[in-house]
Amino acid sequence: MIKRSGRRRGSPDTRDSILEAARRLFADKGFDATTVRAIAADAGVDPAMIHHFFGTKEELFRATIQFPIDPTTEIPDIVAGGRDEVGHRLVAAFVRIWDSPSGAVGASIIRSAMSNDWTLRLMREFLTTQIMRRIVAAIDLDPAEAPLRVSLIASQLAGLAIMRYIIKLEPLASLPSEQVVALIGPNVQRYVTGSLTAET
Amino acid sequence: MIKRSGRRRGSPDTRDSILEAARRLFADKGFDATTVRAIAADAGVDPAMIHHFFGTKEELFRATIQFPIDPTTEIPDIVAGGRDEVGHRLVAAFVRIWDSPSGAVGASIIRSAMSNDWTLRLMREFLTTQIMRRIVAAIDLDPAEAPLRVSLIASQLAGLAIMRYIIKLEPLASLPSEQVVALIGPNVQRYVTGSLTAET
DNA sequence: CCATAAATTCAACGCTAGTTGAATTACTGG
DNA sequence: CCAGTAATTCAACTAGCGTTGAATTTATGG
Repeated sequence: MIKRSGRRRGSPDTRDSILEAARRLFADKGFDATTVRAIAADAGVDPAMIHHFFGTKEELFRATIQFPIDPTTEIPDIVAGGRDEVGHRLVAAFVRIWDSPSGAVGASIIRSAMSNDWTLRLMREFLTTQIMRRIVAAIDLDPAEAPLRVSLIASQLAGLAIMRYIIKLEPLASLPSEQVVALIGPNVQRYVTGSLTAET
Repeated sequence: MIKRSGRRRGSPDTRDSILEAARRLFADKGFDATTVRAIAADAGVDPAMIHHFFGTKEELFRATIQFPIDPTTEIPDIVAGGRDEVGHRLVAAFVRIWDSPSGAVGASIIRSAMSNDWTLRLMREFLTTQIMRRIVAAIDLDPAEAPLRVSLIASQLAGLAIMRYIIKLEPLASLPSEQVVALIGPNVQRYVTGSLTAET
């Protein structure tokens, strides 16, 4: 009844239902635990449609994790305002992304990477080529120290993601985002600007 | 040829090969991605033996994660020596466990919990009933603040585990344990004794 | 030495997974 | 209006999973 935009190439909108369902399920269960049939059911579509539009399950997964964050809008916000509050802004941006629909992408990758070889490689590449490079560029760090500092930042942020968004450990999971920033920001800040040798 | 201890009940030593193989594989791939058949192959045993000795795959998993840390020896070490170095000792103990063969248990649980419902529940229970309670008891915290502080500590330690032992992000993965303690200890310390409201 | 019970092997069941190919329907450009 | 192409449906295949039960070997206690 409802007339869809009827393009010849590029596909109509069941393609989008599939992508949407896949994003939701991958974020919720990870790559391996999510079945093509479940995605099809959730999208109200025959499993064969998935292969018609996306080919293999792996290709579908890759299609769902096209990073929907525009770095040109996000990164400058983090740098702007001085180096000694970068930690706060990093955590703030991180929490903002994870609380938004785009957080599903992160959840997908983390969940999948824990028990799947190629998604782990994908995550490591993603971390080192995308995130690491951007953080280093954003806050200009001593190149000699940068990898270690970024490792440490990543450890705190990954732990935050897991405890708050995946394990949902209370009270951290229900904490307002500003409080999360206030509590964890300073520690991230220490990894950004703190000494790497002598600590108190 | 070699004579094994021949008890009637309790089983001889293929049982141990199975446990060993299971521990290794579960730690490496997680619960779902590890197949009973792979464990059997790795142990050089028929798959049916696994059910003979352990029943279901789930029961085998539970058998592999019987926590081999004696809390009575580990916990006191953490408390002893004053409250303002608890962070260091917590990280030190954490890294010591993860660098030891017992680290496989943690890896098993984390890997499995990311894409499996009941192992996630198992991990959450483990965190709240075992770890949390012990930490609270060890460092005596204000009961009102304890859950939040432990959440924050858990977030940093979980992130450390994932980046260092699972993702193996460099240079964090190859850092000597003393350096890890020196770098991350102070931040954990902040979660133990730092203010929860106003931060610099 | 023999009966008994555990250890081990083997083959198979039932199920679900990803994937495929052919048949059918719907739609659009000419 | 009519091809032709994309979208959709349907049924099936293959492979691997956890699990089972019966058959067979091994070894020990009496």
